[in-house]
This record gives sequence, structure tokens and C-alpha cells, in this order.
Amino acid sequence: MKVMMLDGNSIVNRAFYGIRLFSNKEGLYTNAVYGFLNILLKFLDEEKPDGVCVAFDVHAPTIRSRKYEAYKAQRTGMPDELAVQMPVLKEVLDAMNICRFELEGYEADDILGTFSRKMTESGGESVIVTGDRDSLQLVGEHSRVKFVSTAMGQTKTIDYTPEIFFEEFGFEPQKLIDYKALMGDPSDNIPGVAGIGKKTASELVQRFGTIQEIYQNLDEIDIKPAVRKKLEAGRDMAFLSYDLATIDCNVPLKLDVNELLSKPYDTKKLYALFLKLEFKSFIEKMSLNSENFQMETEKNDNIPEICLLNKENWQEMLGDITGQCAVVAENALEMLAIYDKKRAYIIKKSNFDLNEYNNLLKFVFSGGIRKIGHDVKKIYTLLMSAGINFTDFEFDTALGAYLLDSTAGNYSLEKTALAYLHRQLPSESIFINGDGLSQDAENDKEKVISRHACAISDLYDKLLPDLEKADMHKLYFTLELPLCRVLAEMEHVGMKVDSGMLQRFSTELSEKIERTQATIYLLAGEEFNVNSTKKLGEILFERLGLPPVKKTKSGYSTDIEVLEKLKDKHPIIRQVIEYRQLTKLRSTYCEGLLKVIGKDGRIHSKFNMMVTATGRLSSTEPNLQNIPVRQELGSEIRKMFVAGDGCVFVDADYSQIELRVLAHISHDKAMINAFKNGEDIHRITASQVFKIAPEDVSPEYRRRAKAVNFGIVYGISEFSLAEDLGIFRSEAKEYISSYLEHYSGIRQYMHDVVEKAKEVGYVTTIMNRRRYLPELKSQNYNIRSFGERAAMNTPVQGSAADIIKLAMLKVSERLKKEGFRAKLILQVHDELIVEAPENEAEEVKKLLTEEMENVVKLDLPLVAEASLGKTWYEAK
DNA sequence: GTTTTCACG
DNA sequence: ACGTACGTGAAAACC
Repeated sequence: MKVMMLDGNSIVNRAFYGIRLFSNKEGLYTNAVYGFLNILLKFLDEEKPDGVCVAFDVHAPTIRSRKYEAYKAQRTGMPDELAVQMPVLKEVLDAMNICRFELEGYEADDILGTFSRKMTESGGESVIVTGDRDSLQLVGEHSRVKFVSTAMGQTKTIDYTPEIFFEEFGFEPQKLIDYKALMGDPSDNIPGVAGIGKKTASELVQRFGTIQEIYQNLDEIDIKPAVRKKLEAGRDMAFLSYDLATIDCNVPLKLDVNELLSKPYDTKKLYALFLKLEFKSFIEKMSLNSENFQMETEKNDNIPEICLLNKENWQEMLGDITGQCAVVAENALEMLAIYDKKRAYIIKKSNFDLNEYNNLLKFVFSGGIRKIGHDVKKIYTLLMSAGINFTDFEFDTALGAYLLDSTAGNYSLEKTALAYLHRQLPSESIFINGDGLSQDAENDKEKVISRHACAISDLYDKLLPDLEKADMHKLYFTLELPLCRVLAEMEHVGMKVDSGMLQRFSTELSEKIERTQATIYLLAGEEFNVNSTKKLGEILFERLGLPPVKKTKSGYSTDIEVLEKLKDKHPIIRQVIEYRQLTKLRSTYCEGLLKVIGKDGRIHSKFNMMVTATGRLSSTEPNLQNIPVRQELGSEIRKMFVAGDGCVFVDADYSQIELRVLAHISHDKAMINAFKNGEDIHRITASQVFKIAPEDVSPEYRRRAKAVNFGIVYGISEFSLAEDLGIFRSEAKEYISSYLEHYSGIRQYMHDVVEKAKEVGYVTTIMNRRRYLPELKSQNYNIRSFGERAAMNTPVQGSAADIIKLAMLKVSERLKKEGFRAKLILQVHDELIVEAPENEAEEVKKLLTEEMENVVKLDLPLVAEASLGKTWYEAK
């Protein structure tokens, strides 16, 4: 019978300080729990004990122990970041069915000592796991101590048996108490005998054994007079220290060995917990998501009956379905699953001839079946590439999950089913790389996609009421879901690029880069990789002796802000700035774009609607939302984006949409009026903040007012504003207070939105899009401040996103309805680009402006400005 | 895989 | 006493 006993506080402390601080997405710190589990699992594996328990300290202020309390106070001071993890750790242990013990007024090691003694007495064996050296006094014939220490980020364990202890200390484990009584331990507040250190204490204990022995024969024993003197003076201290250092092995706690016996984990609880904590590696290590878990779900009849369709039976089988069906499409439409809440119909292309298969696809996607799916935009693009017409899906479970929690970050079917159904789906990778199961692979695949379809259907039943509860069903059904088709179209149509011109530009840049590089080498006096921030830092700040402006985690910062400050200090700086600009253009834009031009000469960027926390779109492969425009040379890139044959671009962008939205939602009279009167908002702001007549506002003051306006939208801090404008903090502070004085509605709004968010846990946009802000509850000032700024910014940025998304929908609808051949092809947050045949251009321009300006009714007008051009450059 | 930098709104 | 604006994506270096 072997029981492993852990000193919870001591191990969790080691874990906390040994592992860098990290947290899950909600801002809950988890590093100590993570480290604790690593240690626990490692030792369970090493020792394979019959039972396990963990003891914790409890320091309740009882009268009896008040003095003791005061003495403990210094040691118990636990940082908040660790304190919040204690209840979590206890939860984990409970889910693992591991016994915990704690008793008021006792320390964990007292409990362990007591249990260990009892185990030994009843003929058992105990293994104590601790990071506390004090506990080594518990080492005995039948009680080992695994001592854990962390040095240089590495956890080290020493397994103390009496022999090993003796080898290291030169006396028996029980005498550790005497040793400590003499030497003392400042970290434990054990005073010891003044003047007796490690060496003397060790020698005394080795020669005479206990302090009892020493003091009884103090006059006779052979020691240096100086030591004898110190010992005489410190007699009381020695005995007091002895008591303090002694672990109490008579804690009034019953030990029922049967209780400690290892029980199986509560896998469901543990799984949910690890998911929340984002302990992916533990989920895998403890195989919480494989057999055990799947077996359980399989019992829960999540496996639909499978019905394989062929050319004889499909019309009959699918013909009578009237309800909504979950549709899963695999492998570019090679295999489909359709689940009608009764069974899963499996359709394999290989079982049909081409013509028949097309008929079937037509039936499924454009009429016969009411569809729901997961990530329907993906299916739409698939169908468009295959040239299949289709009607809209009636629900998208991925999109639903995104609206319900826009910060979750991952909306794969597996993750979503886990989060909302607590169901672990079989992973597709099972059959992707499966060797040896080729015979069953097809079978497995049918089973897997059937279960996926079933999960989509069940998710729908869960997500729809959730969306209604959050009052987001309107946003969902009238905006987000229909937008899928618009975006799929935009992706499908793409944007034409003049690859020859791009190629030439790239070569041109290369020549300039070559020259700049040579100059840099010359000025530096050596050749090095200018792209390497590390080497560049060494050259600038060590070799050339320039003053470092700021640091990064790993060394000198060399970003543009730093370079700007050093511009006049050394000619190399200008060259480096030039080099950076040129290489950025060449690698990210020239080479990057050339890589993704399709066979049709067009770029098909993906517009992702489930990425941002605020509701904006994002663009990838390539990102067309960050094509250069601010600098002259960079904006050359926009000349490579050309309208198709016989077409022009119609480009329209909202004027100050975010400030207008802010004016609207804050009901700020002054700002609303400024916009109503068609004022230049930055100029009017400058005139109000700096108290000068509008016509006297200099460009510099207008620039400053503009920075303040931006800062306000982002949730300003005086520090950042000062940094941005290169002014004193005190000055920035005055700007802000003057601003909020004038725009008092905005001040009120900023205050209210944060208050409300703290109360309900989320903020909303004008169309009721929601963003949860758990950061607001953080103990950490920085995290909490971030939450506050996000609370101020999200309704503004998110509402602007709502507005332009709705405009996209309307523009797309009208173009289609009115028979234009023009197509929406790009959105850049406040800008829409349509590719239109030349003869449609003027009408489309009017349509675009109209729809954008009238898409919602605000307390002030929305303004959109449009222009035409053969290239994107011209159209701006 | 993470860090640094920089492009956009 | 502290560390700082909101939202993105890509490339290159570095470990």
C-alpha cells in the first residue's frame, strides 16, 4: 500500500514562480495550475501509487493562533495572480477525484506528517511531494520525500531516502529540526542561535546529535569558546526555534486509507475544465477526447443511421423531405451528407454518372432541400467554382457561434460542438493520414461526416434560441447570413492585377534596394543582414554608438519611431528607413501578390467574417485591406490593380464614419451639429479645443485635433496622445479635458458605456452585435484598462462595421435587381469598390453613394464620396 | 512557434 | 507604482 501525498501550497508556489505567467483567453491566470498538474502527472506516472492526496495550508484567524497568524503573515502573502488560481486548482483536483485536506490553523506539512506517520504505523508506505526543505525531517524508512526545486526554469527532483539524506547532510533526517533550531531560517522566520551558521550547525549536529544533548552537556563538550558563548546566549532561541521547525505529526484528522485510493477521473468535468483553461496538452496526454469520451457520446445516440444513396433511390429518398437538413460537403463536393433529423443520407460522387450527379446537386442545392450548414460561405465558394446555382442556406452554425462570442477565435465544427453540445466529434484527421485502415477508411468517413451533419443539426437547435435570447437574431438573419453570399461572390470574382507591371516594379525596387544596401554597408563599415533587427541593433547602438531610444524584450528596438528620432544623428538612418520601405514593398506586396495571382489573372482574396472581435471583416491570402496608400512610392502598388476589360472601378468611401457613429451613439450635440453643418470636423475640433477661430486654425493645430479625435475613438490616454503628438503629458491632458468639456455628450457616453459593460459583461453596437469583455473583471490594471478602452471603442468600430456590411448587402441586391453587370469586389472597412462596365459607371456611382449614405438613419447624415478610375490608384 | 516590424482602416 | 490607443495580416528573423 503506497500513498503519494502532496504539499499543495508548496508545489503550487514552485509551479507559479517556475513558469512564466500566462492566462487563458478570458484573462484567468493558469500557469500555476498548469505547472502543478505537470508535476502531479509526472510523479503519478513515476510512482504509480495506490492512493493520492493533496494537503493545503489554512490560516484562519482563531484566537488561539493569533500570534501564530502574525508570524505566518509574511509567508502567506500570495500575489493575486496566484491567489486566483487556488480555487481553480482545487476544482481540477476534485474533477480528478483526488482527496484534498486542510485544517484551520495547520500547515500542509503538518497534515502530511501526520498521515505519513499513520501510514508507517499501519505498515504502509508514503511518498511526500514538496518543495519545502523543512519537510525533509519526515524522511524515514517507509516515507520518502520527493523534493522539487526549480532552477533556471527547469524542475529538478531529489528523491530522499534516509540514506541519500545522510549522504548529503551527514546526520539523520529527524535531526534536521535540531540543525534548523541552531542555524535558523530567515525565510521561515525561524530565528535560530545568533552567530551560528550553516557550517557550525551542521558540525554540532553531526557530532552531538540533538540540541538536547548539546545543551545538557554544554559545559563539558569540546567546542570553541566562542561557539559555547553564542550557544549559551541563544539557549531560549534554540528551543523556541526547535518548536517552530517541528512538523506537528498529531493533527486531529482521521485518515481513512480507503478514501485515498485512486478513483477514475470525472472525465466530463475534467474535460470541460481543461477546455476552459485551454490545457490542450493535458487533454491529449490524459486522452480525455479519445476512446473514453467518444464511447460515452456514442451511447448518447449521436450516431445517425446511415443511408447510402445511389442513382436508383435518391429521388425517392430525398423527395419527401420537407424540414431543414444539415448539409456537409467534403472534398470539393466528392461526398455529401444530408441529415434530416432521422437519418444521414450519404452521397458519393463515385456512385453516380456525371449527369445524374449534377442533377442531384442541383436538387439538393437549388430547390429540393432546405439547408443549414457550418461555414456556408465556404460551401458557396465551392459551389460557385463548380458552376452550380444554389439557394441560400437557412442557418450557419459557425456564424451563429461567432456572433454569440466574437472573441472565441475558433469556430471549427469540432470546437463549436464541444462548446455548445459538450460533444466530442471524431476528427477528420483520423482518416486523412490513416495507414492500415484504408479498407475501413471510406466507411469511417461516411460515419464521420454523418456525425458532423448530426452535430450541425443539434447545434442549430441550441444556437438559434441563444441568438434570440441575446437579441441578435435580426442581425443574424438580415445581415450576417445573407452577407455570406455577397462575400463569396466577391471572392469568386476577384480583382485583376497587371502582373507584368508588378514584376517590373519589383525589379525596379530590387535595383534601389541593392544601392541602398551598398550605402548602408559603406556607412556601417561592414556587411550584415539589414533585415535582422538584432544585427541592425548591434551596428547602430554598439558599433556606431548611437543612443538607444527604447528596448524590446530581447534587445534594442529599431522600429520607425526609434529611427525617426535618430534621423539627424547619423546618415545611415535615412538609408535604413529607405531600405525598410523598399523591402517591405518588394516582399509583402510585389512578391506576395505575384504568388497569389490566379490562372484568370485575378486575385481572389478571402474575406473572413468570423475573425474580428468588433464585427469587421478581415482579408487574407492576400490581405487586400492593407495595400499601401499613405506614401507616394507605396501607393504605386495601387496602379497594378486594374479594372477588367471594358470596365472601371467605382470606389466610394465613407467620410469620418467612426466619428459620425460616435456623435450618434453619444448624442453629443456639438459634434452632431458640426457634422450637420458639413464642417471639417478636425478644424472645428481644433477651434473648440484650442479656442481659436475656425479660419485661424493652422495645419499643425488641425493635425493635433485630428490626433485627439482618433484618440477619443480608441479610448484615449494622455500618455499615448502625448507620445503620438510629441508634446508634454500635461499638455495632452489639457487637450483631452478641453475636448471633453466641449463634447460633454461624449464624456458622458464614455463613462456610461464602461459602467454598463462592467455591469452586464458586454458592449453592443447599433445593430446589437455583442462583444464580451471579461478583461473588465481582471485584477490586473493593464488588462482591465484594455477592457475599458475596448468597451469605448467597440461600439464605434463595430457599428461602423454593421453599417458598411448592410450597405454591401443593399448595393449587391440593387445591382442584381436592376440588372447591372457591375460587381462589388472589395471592402476596406469604410470603402467599397465596384468593378463596372464603362457604360454603367456613372449610374453605379450614384447607386453606390445613395445606398451607402441612406443605409441607416442616424441623428446626422452619413456622407460617402465616390470616384471612378481605370486603376485603384486613379479611383481614390 | 514566437517576436519584431510595418502595411491598412 | 505601473505601462499605455482600437481593429487587422504578412514577412523575415530567430530560437
